[in-house]
This record gives sequence, structure tokens and C-alpha cells, in this order.
Amino acid sequence: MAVSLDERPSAEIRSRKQRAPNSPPRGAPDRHAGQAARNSEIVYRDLHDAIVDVSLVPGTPIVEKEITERYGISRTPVREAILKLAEEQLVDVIPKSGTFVARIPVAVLQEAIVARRALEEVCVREATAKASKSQLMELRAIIQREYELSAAGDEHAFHEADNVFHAGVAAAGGYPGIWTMVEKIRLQVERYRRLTLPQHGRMKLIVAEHEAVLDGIENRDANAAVAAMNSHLNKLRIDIATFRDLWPDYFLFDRK
Amino acid sequence: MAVSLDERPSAEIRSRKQRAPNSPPRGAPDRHAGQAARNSEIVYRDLHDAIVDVSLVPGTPIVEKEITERYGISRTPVREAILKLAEEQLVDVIPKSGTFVARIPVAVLQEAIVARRALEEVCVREATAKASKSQLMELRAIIQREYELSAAGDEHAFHEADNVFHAGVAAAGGYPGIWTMVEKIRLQVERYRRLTLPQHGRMKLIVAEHEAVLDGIENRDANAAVAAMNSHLNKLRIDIATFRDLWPDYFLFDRK
DNA sequence: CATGTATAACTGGTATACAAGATATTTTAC
DNA sequence: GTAAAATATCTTGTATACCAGTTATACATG
Repeated sequence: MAVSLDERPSAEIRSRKQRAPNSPPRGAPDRHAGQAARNSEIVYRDLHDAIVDVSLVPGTPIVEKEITERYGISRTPVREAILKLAEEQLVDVIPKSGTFVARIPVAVLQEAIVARRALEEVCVREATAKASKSQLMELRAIIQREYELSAAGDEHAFHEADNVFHAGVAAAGGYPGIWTMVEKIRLQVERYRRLTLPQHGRMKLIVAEHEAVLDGIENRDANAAVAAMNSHLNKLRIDIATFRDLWPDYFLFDRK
Repeated sequence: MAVSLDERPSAEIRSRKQRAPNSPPRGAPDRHAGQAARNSEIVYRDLHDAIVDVSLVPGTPIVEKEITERYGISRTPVREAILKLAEEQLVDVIPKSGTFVARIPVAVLQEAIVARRALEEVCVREATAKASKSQLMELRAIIQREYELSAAGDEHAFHEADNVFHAGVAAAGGYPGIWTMVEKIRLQVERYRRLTLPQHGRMKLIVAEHEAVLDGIENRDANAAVAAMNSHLNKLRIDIATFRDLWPDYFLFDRK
């Protein structure tokens, strides 16, 4: 009955390190604990990825018991994973009824794009002011890698490199945390993007745009760099009307 | 042994509505379910508030069992609340060891301030362009209320009104969701603010600054409005050196 | 007395059983 | 045959018991 996800309970069952702990004031845990694998993390990551790349489409029921059996674990960690997804608005949990992959909230899309542009502009501007030579070289290397992946047609790896570039720009500006924020904001937009435009063929264009951004930074021309970045980000037009008829059930139109 | 929080298991034990559900594609839940109170929400809110207003100082142990007994509930909902706090970096969970109120990450503070300024600038600029008359009147009313609360010396209510003003500006710009983002970003900064500067006496100044922002918006002078907002937000200087010696254990200095 | 080691008392992580509401199905009345 | 009511079977929410590390304490040992 329930649409089941593909069989891939994630290779690893023991991994993923944890964030550095804060030692409490009076004597206590101070070292980095060995990585205690939380199974909930694995389930979370798998579901998260499946939802973001739209292999789990909006409306798909997520049944705890089903996941429980697939991973061979109990409901508790599964539940934790689902709760985490619920906070990111990737699933909707309806008490005593069921959990479903959330629709893509159109209103949020628009704001997410605006917010991202604002945050990335700050990063680019700051990177222009104080990127070190090594950071510039690093960015140039990433672009080169993008070029190679583009030629190889490896969309998945390319997409990752794309993210690395943006993260690198933020880091060069001294604001690595801002990219973390952008990544959270990007979630819903990413679902839209994956759904509507396969970036096949767009890869070379993206490489060129990244080059324009980096050129601006290297030349210490903030306005040019920012303009290039904005132009780059503006490529994603939210033209929802087109898809309203195609997948009416995949989007949420009214205000949440 | 453990520093315990004050006795106040939150008056309500049944409340808080839930977000509108998404109905899955084929026939399913479509109406707003009656508000099913999740006890985890109550515990979360109480702990959240206590941490943000620094009545629970960084390093304080959070003991599940203790909370369990105080609220008369089981560990499961308590655990959910704590996990939620962990995601917001308000607590650090160290497996098999303990859970502690997180230190304030200095590096994050700087970035949070920059990010907030960037996001609010967008909101102000957009509000200047398209705020309706009713929205302007609403904002003016909020400022009036701030003035009254300032005179009455009600810091808590004033602070809430402060937030309402910023939320109103975002809404007037057509980006209500961006204020939600800002609120998440604000968390750590808020802890710092509460810790370092009691805003007693600063209230009147804040009212004046809000007035300057609104004046700019009303006059459709985007640059003036933005300048006023930036000036307003810049008032919070992160002058960490001063507090390094005062509360060395309350802050986290190295990169997380 | 100093130091290393065993041990007991914590902690959070997980599994499982039960409760309560929502939905789907069947049954029954007309 | 249709519609309404009873019921069975889903779901998530909660409570509880158990497990496995961690940490502190007591104790043996030099």
C-alpha cells in the first residue's frame, strides 16, 4: 500500500563523528568522545537525501514500522530521525494518523531565494576584501574540478562541487557559518530545482558563472563579484504557474 | 549535585496548535487536526526559554530523570525536547556522559550579527517599496506600545514588542518567513545580550531607533531606512574581551 | 602516602509494550 | 441497493525496561 523507498539501508551502520562537546564548568567531559554512531543519524540522512532529491515525492507516506523493519532497528531512533525532518519542514507528522513527505511551500521558495542572495552577497563582498591567496587558489581549483566533472557528465559530483564552491566563498569571506545557514534555507528550493530542471547541460554555464564570481573577487572588484553572484543565483526562476497543472499535489500554495 | 532549574513546570499541560498538515495525493487527512498537545513541546519551550534568558547558565547539567520527575512524564518526550535543543546548539549531548547547556560560541555570534543585518536590510528595503498604509499604521502602533512599555519599565513585554516590530517590518516587505529565519539565527546572540547588557535604560533609545526606521519607510527613502536599521542593529557590539575574564566558562572561543 | 585498578553508580541509547485517536472495512438496518 | 453504524486495523504518542559506555569512588598495592 504505502509507496516504499528503494532498498538501500545505507552501507555504514557505525560512523559519523559528533560535534565537539563543551566541557561543563566544574570538572567533566573534556575530550572528544569517540564517535558513537547514532542510528537515528543514518536513517535521518537517508530519508533527508531521498526527500531532497525528490525520489520520495511530496505526499508519500513515511511509515515508521516499515523503516524499522528495513534497517532492523527499533522505532525509537526512527522516530528521532522523523522528528528531525519534521522540524526542517520536510515531512508533516499528523498525530495518530500518519507521516507524509511535505509539499513544497511556494511562499517559502520566494523568500528562501531572496534570503540566500542577501547572505551570499555579504560573503562575496567580504571575500573580495580579505580572501587570502591560498583561498583564491583553492577556489580556482574547485572551478577546475567543476569543469572536469561537467565534461565527464557526473551531475551528482558536480552538484557537490557546486556547493563546495559556495562554501569556499563564504569561508574566504570569514563567514563559514553563513553557508551553513544558506544550506538550511536551500532545502526546499533544492527540491524544487531537482523537480523542475535537471541541470544536465546547465553545468558548463554554471562553471562560467562561478568563474565570473571568482574573477571579481581576485580583481578585488566587489561590485563585479556581487553582480556576478546575483546573476548566478537569479538563474533559478520560480515559475510556479507552469508546474501548477503538472504536479498540483506537489506544491503548497496558500500560506502555511 | 546537579544545578536544578526553578520550579515552574509551565502552567498549561494541554495547548499549542499544530501546523497545517499536507494532505497526501490520494485521499487522506485534509482538515486541521485538533491540537494534540505534545508534552515534548512544553518541556522544550520551558528549557528553551530558561537557556535563552540565561537563567540556565552554560555548563549546567540537564538531567533527563530530573525533568521526568518534575513534569510527571516519561523520558521519551523529555528526550525529544532535548534533541530539539541540541539541534539548535543550545545544549550539548555527550553520549553516556551527560547533557549540558552549551557555551555561547563566539565565532557564531559575529556571523549571526552579520547575517541578521543582511536579512533585515532586505526586509527594510522591500518594506520601503511596498508597505501598505495599514501596515505602516500597524508599525506606528507597535512603536507607541513600545513607548508605553518603556515608560512602565516592563522589560519583558518591551522585548516582545521589539520583536513584533521587526517581524512587522519583514511582513510589510512581504517576507514574513525571513523574520522566522532571523529568530533562529538570533538565539545565541540573544543569550549574549541577556548576559552582558540588561537593557534597562536602553529602551527609550531603542524606541527612537525604531522610529527612525519607520520614518524612512514612510518617506519611501530606502537608504535612510536601511541606514537607520543598520545603526540600530550595530548597537550590539560583541566586545568579548571584556567578558573573557568575567565568565571564561560561558563562552566557546575556538572554532566549533 | 601515592598510584593504579577494580567496582559501583551514574549517564544517554535502544528496544518493546501499551494507549489513544484516525481511518478503512465490514456489518446491519431500512 | 443504500446508508449509517459498529468494528477491526491502521497510525503515532507515551511509558517502561534494559543495554552499554562513562565517571567517580573505594580499595588494594607498591
